Amino acid sequence: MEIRTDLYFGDCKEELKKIPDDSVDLIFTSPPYADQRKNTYGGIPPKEYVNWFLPISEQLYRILKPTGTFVLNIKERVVNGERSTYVLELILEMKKQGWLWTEEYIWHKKNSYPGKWPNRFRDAWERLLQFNKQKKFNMYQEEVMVPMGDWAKTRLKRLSETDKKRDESKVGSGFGKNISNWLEREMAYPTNVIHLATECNNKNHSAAFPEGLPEWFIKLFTKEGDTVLDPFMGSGTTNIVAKRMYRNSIGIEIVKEYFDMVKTEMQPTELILFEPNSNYEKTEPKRRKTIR
Amino acid sequence: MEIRTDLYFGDCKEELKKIPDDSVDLIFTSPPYADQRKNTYGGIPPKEYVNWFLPISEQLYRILKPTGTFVLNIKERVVNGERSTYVLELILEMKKQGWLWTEEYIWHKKNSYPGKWPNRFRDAWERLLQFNKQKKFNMYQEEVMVPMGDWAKTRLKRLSETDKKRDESKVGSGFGKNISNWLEREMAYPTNVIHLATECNNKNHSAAFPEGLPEWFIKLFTKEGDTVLDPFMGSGTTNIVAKRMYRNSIGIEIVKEYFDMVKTEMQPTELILFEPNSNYEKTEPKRRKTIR
DNA sequence: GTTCCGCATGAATCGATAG
DNA sequence: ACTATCGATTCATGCGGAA
Repeated sequence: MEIRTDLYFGDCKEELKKIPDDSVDLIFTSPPYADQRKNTYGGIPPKEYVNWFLPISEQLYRILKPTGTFVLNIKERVVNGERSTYVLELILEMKKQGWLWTEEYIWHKKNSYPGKWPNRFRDAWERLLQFNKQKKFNMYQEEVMVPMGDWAKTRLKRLSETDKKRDESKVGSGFGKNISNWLEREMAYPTNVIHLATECNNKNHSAAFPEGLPEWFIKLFTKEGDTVLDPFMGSGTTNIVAKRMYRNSIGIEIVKEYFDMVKTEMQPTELILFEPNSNYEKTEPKRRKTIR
Repeated sequence: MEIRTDLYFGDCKEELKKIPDDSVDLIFTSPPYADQRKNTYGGIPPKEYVNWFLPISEQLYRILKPTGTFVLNIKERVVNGERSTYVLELILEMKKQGWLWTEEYIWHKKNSYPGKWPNRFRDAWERLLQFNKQKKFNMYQEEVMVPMGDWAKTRLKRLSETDKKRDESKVGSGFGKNISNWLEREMAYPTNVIHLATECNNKNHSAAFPEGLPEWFIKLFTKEGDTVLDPFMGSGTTNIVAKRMYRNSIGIEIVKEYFDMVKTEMQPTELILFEPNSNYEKTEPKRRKTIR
């Protein structure tokens, strides 16, 4: 199975139009927050945020498969000592576009950004809003199961019971098989609170989220060979993880520096670039360029 | 200093009118969630929830001191496979009443309700919405400082260093004093994510939240002698904790059974009851009844 | 007095069945 | 078609009784 990574350079509002209807299984993205990262994205003022985002979410709705899921990582910033309301308004407006607001996951950032203010504590969580087109969508819950709370204690207890009943289990592979049976029982489904530390990125570009975040949702909402889209690619975390997990992926990035960085980082398999400034712009209508 | 606990029996929408302007330092409450607790409360349909709550929040605004804080514990329920939006709408409407939406704390419930569904995981968090009347309000951050994350490790490391430098510290009280010094240095400010397990109700009445929850916010937003209000008293957790922490408190409860239960549980100091069905209704305009 | 084990119990949600 | 009720699912916690 050949895995493709398609990278588009440009404004996602326009680039998304090139992607066919009902073709993506998971959209996972973290758009530039209002007034943040001005140097790279131009910072959308909180007041204009909803109107800026709605044309994009409209395209995303068109592109997503009916069984697909859209996960939006976002958090409202503080303006004048108050939390902005653009995220609340965005949810209400997206529902008018037809989106179902299925769930809100919490990403608990264990090592949150340091700082001290007289009127608030450090912000240690972000929203992960799950939107769908239908009530029925693909979800592979077994893929993200976690050890139970008192896992070690219970497991040891049960194992000792097993030993009492079955002496033959201690012989070779029988024992191992037994353990795996118990292990299965000692796993539980997770909750809608996700614990992950923000990665201290060792490289020169900082990612908005750790790899574990897209990884969790890619496991949960797609299977191998499916297609993942990140319309605000940034440093490409979503696409890098998707590729590693044998998912096709599409990334769109408006900042040339980021786009080139990801282009360089993505290695073999099939990397497909859509660059408007390519030399072949006039001769090839789709400006396709394949790198192996 | 005499600490008072005032208990009102009746609908808080009406009872709140008896409380004077700018007289409360902290409002901490957890109203009945939409369509929840039908057996005890009426169970407000999601569609009507905002309109049901707004007259109450209007009264709360009047009653709260300008330097005070309103903490609202709430979570939207799932309707038809989708999260309801009444909490989002409520925030937007309360802002029109003049409330500032200062912050949203997350209560992470470690032991969430079990269950398995094809489209979602267990819900393990609730909102704690902080509202204020002014940008400047009372906040006592030092009161809720917590041991640092790797507290044990760091403490041991530092102590051993100390031991190397000071042998005399091992003598009697000097050692203890030393430890307390280190302990102070190992404290850090918390974040806006609060970890607490829901109490399994040990008694015959179940509380909606554990005592640790109001305790944390009472520490953070009030000092001794201040006044705390819970307009949906329920089993009286907020008031019981307030009293224990030497805060005056007001509780309002519409369910007679709960009201009587709290009345019985609250022991000495000054407990003041406002019961419309009292025998003294006609002779005493304020129907005041004091129990010592 | 401990520690350990068994058990009931939740601010839940879905799907099926019944009126 | 729309609402109301009920059973099934599931797991951290604290209680009580036992060793």
